[in-house]
Amino acid sequence: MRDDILIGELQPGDKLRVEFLRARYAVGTSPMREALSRLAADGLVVHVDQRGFRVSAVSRIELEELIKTRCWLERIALREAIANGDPEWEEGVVLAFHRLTRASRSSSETSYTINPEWERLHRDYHRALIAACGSRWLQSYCEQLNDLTHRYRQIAASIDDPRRDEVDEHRAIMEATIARDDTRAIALLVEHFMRTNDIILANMPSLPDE
Amino acid sequence: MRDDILIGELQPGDKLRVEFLRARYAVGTSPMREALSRLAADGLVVHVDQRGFRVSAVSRIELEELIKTRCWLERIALREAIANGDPEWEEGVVLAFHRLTRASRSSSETSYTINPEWERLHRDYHRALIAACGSRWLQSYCEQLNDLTHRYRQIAASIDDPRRDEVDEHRAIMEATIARDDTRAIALLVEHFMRTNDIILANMPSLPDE
DNA sequence: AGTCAATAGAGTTTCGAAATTTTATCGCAC
DNA sequence: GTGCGATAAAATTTCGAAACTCTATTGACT
Repeated sequence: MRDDILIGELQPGDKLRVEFLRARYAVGTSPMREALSRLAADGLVVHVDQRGFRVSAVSRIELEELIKTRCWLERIALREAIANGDPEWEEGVVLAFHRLTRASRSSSETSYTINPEWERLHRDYHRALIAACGSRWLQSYCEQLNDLTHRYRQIAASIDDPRRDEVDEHRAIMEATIARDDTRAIALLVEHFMRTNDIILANMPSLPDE
Repeated sequence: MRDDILIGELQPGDKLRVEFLRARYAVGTSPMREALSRLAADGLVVHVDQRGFRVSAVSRIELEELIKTRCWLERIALREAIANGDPEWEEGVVLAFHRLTRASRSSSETSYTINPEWERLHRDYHRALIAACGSRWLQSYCEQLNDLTHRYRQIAASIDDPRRDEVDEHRAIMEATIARDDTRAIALLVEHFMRTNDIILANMPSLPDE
């Protein structure tokens, strides 16, 4: 269900009628309600008291706020990971990058189609980068922000083909990271986020301001 | 109920039997479950599948991780707030500080007793400081970390009297903040957190390592 | 005596219906 | 014709019981 919102099957602003979802996912009211509560905690849905759940709205303002926050937090996380990471962490980064290169961005050769496997590996890669940051909370925050921006990426991708060669970007980040060059790694990572932001905005001219 | 955990009425590690709580707060199973889910999302309780809810454990390692993360995030938040804050924000900070000085730390004159009013105002003060940071997420993260450390403060206070003159510390932070001296304000704020950390550790020698 | 399996008990989770609240429609007055 | 109020329908939330899972105790077997 989380995936259905991330993918965009359930669109921003949609009312989430419990009975409808109950049938769709074949569960009772209580588990459905709990799932919705969790998604609300993650910010993917909003819950107005006595007025049900809705998929969170999207806006240009919010996207920029998200990216900004993500840059702030990931900077710290990457810096700390580079400072404290042990060989095991290093191996995790290299491994996650390798796996990412083995998957193709698109499920289809001809047109762009979201490849869930790639998305999962991409997520794992970014998680591996900051795995040694020394703070579970910071990790979870970065992951949450990643999920929220992920939704924007998916929506933008469904409008226009966002294919770009991200492999080099990810390789450069990885190389600077395991070389313990924190200044360079952070600069590359932030640049990576900013470019993502620009591409999303370019592909979504219709995105409401707020 | 959140307060009961923060105050320490429900102690770390306690099993939270749904039926027991159902009676205590006079609600059904569904609302109770939802409340527990929310607290689990906030990190105050943990939920092991098919094994119910427990109040989150406390440890020295976790406290240090919390404080460390809090310093990282509040640094950014305060810096951004100082950079972007408008007069309205400034007034909010001054007002929150003033109200804090009007409340007494302890409910009792003779011995230290937690004063819920002071705790609330203290929370409001720290919230006001970073209200203009420009990121709702960063604000919510700071608030969450504050709640989690708040529990440690309460536990420590119940063991030993932690009375110290925090007014001056808060005043110094406020003055540097509204003077837009971000370097000084941040240094004072971080020092404030570190001192809190030291006092908690000093008052809780029995705190398990992990 | 120790270990393992089976059973009884406690506790968590789920289900579907009842109750409360919100929303939309219809009628009436101005 | 428009605005307001009441009624009816729809949706959310809550409740208590049933179903399922885990845990502790007891008994048998090695």
